[in-house]
Amino acid sequence: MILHADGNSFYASCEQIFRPDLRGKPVAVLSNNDGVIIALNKEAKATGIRRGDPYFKVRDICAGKKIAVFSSNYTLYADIARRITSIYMEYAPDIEEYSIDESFLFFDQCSFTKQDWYDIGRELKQRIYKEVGMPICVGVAPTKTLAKLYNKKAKEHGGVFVYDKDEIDPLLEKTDCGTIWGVGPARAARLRQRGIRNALSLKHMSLYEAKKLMTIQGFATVQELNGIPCIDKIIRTKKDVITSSRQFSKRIYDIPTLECAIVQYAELAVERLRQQACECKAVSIYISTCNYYSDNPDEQYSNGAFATLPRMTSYTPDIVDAARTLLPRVFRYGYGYKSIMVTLMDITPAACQGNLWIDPREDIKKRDFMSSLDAISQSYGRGAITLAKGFERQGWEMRRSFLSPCWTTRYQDIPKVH
DNA sequence: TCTGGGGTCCTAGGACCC
DNA sequence: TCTGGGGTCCTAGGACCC
Repeated sequence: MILHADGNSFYASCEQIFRPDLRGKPVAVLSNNDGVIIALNKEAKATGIRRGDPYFKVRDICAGKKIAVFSSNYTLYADIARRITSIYMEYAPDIEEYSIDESFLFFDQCSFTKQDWYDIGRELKQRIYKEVGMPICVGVAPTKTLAKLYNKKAKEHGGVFVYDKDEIDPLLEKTDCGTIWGVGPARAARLRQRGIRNALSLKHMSLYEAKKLMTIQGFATVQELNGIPCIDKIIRTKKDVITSSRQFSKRIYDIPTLECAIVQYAELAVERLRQQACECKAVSIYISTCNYYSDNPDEQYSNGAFATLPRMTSYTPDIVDAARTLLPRVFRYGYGYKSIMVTLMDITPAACQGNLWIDPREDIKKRDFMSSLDAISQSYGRGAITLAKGFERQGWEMRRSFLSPCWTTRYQDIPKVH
């Protein structure tokens, strides 16, 4: 059996943890630039506001209904997610962190009764609420697709819901196809054309037809609805691409401002590349005037460009320069740009040697520098570290066999030890 | 009427997820 | 005036090769 645990209105609940006075009151969280609503708790949903609503359109309603509105704080949410995961790990030997607020827990033994699963689920729910302050729901079923479905239905069952083979078909019959994991709006529409509306008919669909209609993924979904595990645990050690993008609140008409943004978001992307101890071989940028309504199509323009780097690297200046150099190739005057995107591609784990060089003009005390080394080894894994007065560059120079190269030319970039 | 066949690699685009 | 920011997987089709 697989246990699926999911934080309720995760972002909104995170904010409530630090504002106990908001318990039971409506809470909403906004995207970057306070553009749209990305999370709502149950009380906020009841006011009629929906996820994805532009904030400027519903600002008055929010004020009128006394909804507490927050700008998003992803660092906080990630920290809370970490604490929750550490509790999950006490329960299951094997965990898949599917997203920031969702995990699959895989259990070894299968001798548990239905009641045992309810006990485990309820205990888990209580502990997470008591120790972290996050309300969660739990679904238990033989496959990931069914576990997610049971989780969704758990809200009407006190927060914990366990599979029962005698109850599954009536449950599926009451479930719309589109709510099944892996069936989005497009596939739901195609299924409807074939007269398949509820999840029970989807379960009984022929595998041949499922594959023809919804690719191999649809095949897997149908198998999973029949209780046959088909979607493996995903073990991810690195991302395939790293994207850093933003929609601006104002239109940008000139190259320098756009270039500033490209540099900034390229730096963010490289930061994440290093965090996963990887290097990349290519970078691309994309700029767009994309607007959502009432715009003259003649004013729309978007373009992207791609560059292969001379070598595998995680060296910020090289990657940032490459991204910046692409800009003149895609920029056209006369357009007001609304969004940019920087993507790092061809990512592979780094296993080469790196040098860290400190500019001598910064006059760093050797003792301070040594204490930073501890932090570096914690971040980048073990390796032999040598510290010496640099010969070639006349500064402090550190050589070590990095698991990943840590390139920097500024002392303040080095993580500090407290 | 007639057009070789079999393979790989790469890319764009669609669909999905949170 | 103001509409998010990440990701993944699959497939078709073109380029290229022998």
